[in-house]
Amino acid sequence: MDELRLLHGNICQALGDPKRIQILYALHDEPRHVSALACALDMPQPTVSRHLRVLRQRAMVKTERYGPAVVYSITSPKIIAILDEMRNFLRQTLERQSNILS
Amino acid sequence: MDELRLLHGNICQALGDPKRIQILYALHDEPRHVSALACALDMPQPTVSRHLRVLRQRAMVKTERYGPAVVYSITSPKIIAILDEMRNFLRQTLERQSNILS
DNA sequence: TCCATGTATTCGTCTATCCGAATACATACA
DNA sequence: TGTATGTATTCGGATAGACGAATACATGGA
Repeated sequence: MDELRLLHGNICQALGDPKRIQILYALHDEPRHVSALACALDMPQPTVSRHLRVLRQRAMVKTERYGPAVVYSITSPKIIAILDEMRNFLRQTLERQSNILS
Repeated sequence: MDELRLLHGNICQALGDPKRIQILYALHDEPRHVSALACALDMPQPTVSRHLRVLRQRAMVKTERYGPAVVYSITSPKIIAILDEMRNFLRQTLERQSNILS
């Protein structure tokens, strides 16, 4: 199996969790530190931290430390553009058939 | 949790398996029936069939029957465009840092 | 109807992922 | 150095996903 394909799949897999998508959109809206994210998205702090680690390992988000707080932000808006295109693809699909996944 | 976001994650998750990415690219190259896919990609036929089911449930591939054989094809080239953009994103990332995921 | 071809599903098992709870770690400041 | 604040990790259990092997199902023709 080609390594590039493995990484390719890894990127997609990281996007496979709805919470991580939610986090990416929230960070695109504006960079935040972990607790602020946890509060805004109504998730426990460790959960947010774990998801952020996954995104960071794939270089989708980057960090900057301000004292004890760590501010996360989107590495590149391109990932959001890709997510938006997926959403459009999904919408088109739903228009054609409303029984997707059911 | 928003249902659209769940579906959004579901689409991404379906792309999260390298073999499914491989299958999508192969079908984009040209439509094939299951056995031809299995042979070309060197996977057992049940494995290919299972992955195709996942892609079909998400409307990424469609089928047409010719006798006992079932020919699968890409529903829309858009999904390939999205995969290509991901690949580009991945390449850019690898240029910046070569230790991704390590 | 029986058989050949091709496809889909089931079963059992293994692995990966996710979560809550608890806790360890890091930083800044008194 | 001790404490407060904020972040990351570990642990155990539950759940989902993927695989090989075997088998069931579907179609068309003899």
